[in-house]
Amino acid sequence: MPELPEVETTRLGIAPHIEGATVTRTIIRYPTLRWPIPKQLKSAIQDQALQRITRRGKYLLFDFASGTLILHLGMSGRLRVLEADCVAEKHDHVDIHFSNQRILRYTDPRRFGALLFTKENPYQHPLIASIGVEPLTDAFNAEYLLSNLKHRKSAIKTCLLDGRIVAGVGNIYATESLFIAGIDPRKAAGKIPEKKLMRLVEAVKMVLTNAIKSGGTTLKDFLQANGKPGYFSLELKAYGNAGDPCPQCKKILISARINGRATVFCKQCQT
DNA sequence: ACATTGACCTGGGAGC
DNA sequence: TGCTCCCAGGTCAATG
Repeated sequence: MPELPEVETTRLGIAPHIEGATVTRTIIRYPTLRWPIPKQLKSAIQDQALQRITRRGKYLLFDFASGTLILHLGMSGRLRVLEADCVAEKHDHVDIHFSNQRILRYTDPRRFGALLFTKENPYQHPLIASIGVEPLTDAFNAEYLLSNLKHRKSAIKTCLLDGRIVAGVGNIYATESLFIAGIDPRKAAGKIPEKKLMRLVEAVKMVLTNAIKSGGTTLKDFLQANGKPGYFSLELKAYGNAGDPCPQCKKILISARINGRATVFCKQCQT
């Protein structure tokens, strides 16, 4: 479900309510998400102050003096801050209670998410260490893309979705960025000239920035921590609009599958 | 090193 | 109403 803007929206929504508070109790109702939730998690964070929440790609990092809780929302994960007496429902797998009478609740119907804990530097955790550059930093630029894509034969969209190259870009924002940059998502990544890669870099940064400002994208079930939907859905130009006229040239938008993922693009504007 | 596919899971919608 | 089939915002592991 959530890509970088939804994860960042979640972080911004929950952090003010729980940063600085101390964990009083942890309830784990379902022991396994994508991987088993580590047995030592409860004791590791018990009575510990949550120092801050940061984000790396689609991962959220909860810093405690004892270590770092690493959380991924998978396809259907959601985090909310609720009053301590709020009744848990189906798929509410984890509650972390805090000293300020709030709970952080993790909900995830499909259970593709992950909740892990490390005492080491989280950036050295295998899942985090292999992640590519953050798209909203200067490290993500045309030269970086050029050198990383030079010999790649796979479709540019597949490369944009590859988290080892660039972090946090998922199917919605890859589709949108390629539309805005005017690049055919099927085109071999290694054959795209630097000038177009520059446009792509700018498009990715713009799309992600605007999506964060709008509180992310709600397709069906993503909600901000405050319960509101993400309003970037209203700004989607290509994703989900196959069969409609292209907003630029009015030619009908085409749908295709690239590496098993639904893709929408304009044959006229994207070359 | 790179490319492709299956696997993990539930829920919702389309079509009959 | 209810069944079956297909699809979904992710990404790791296994295979070629």
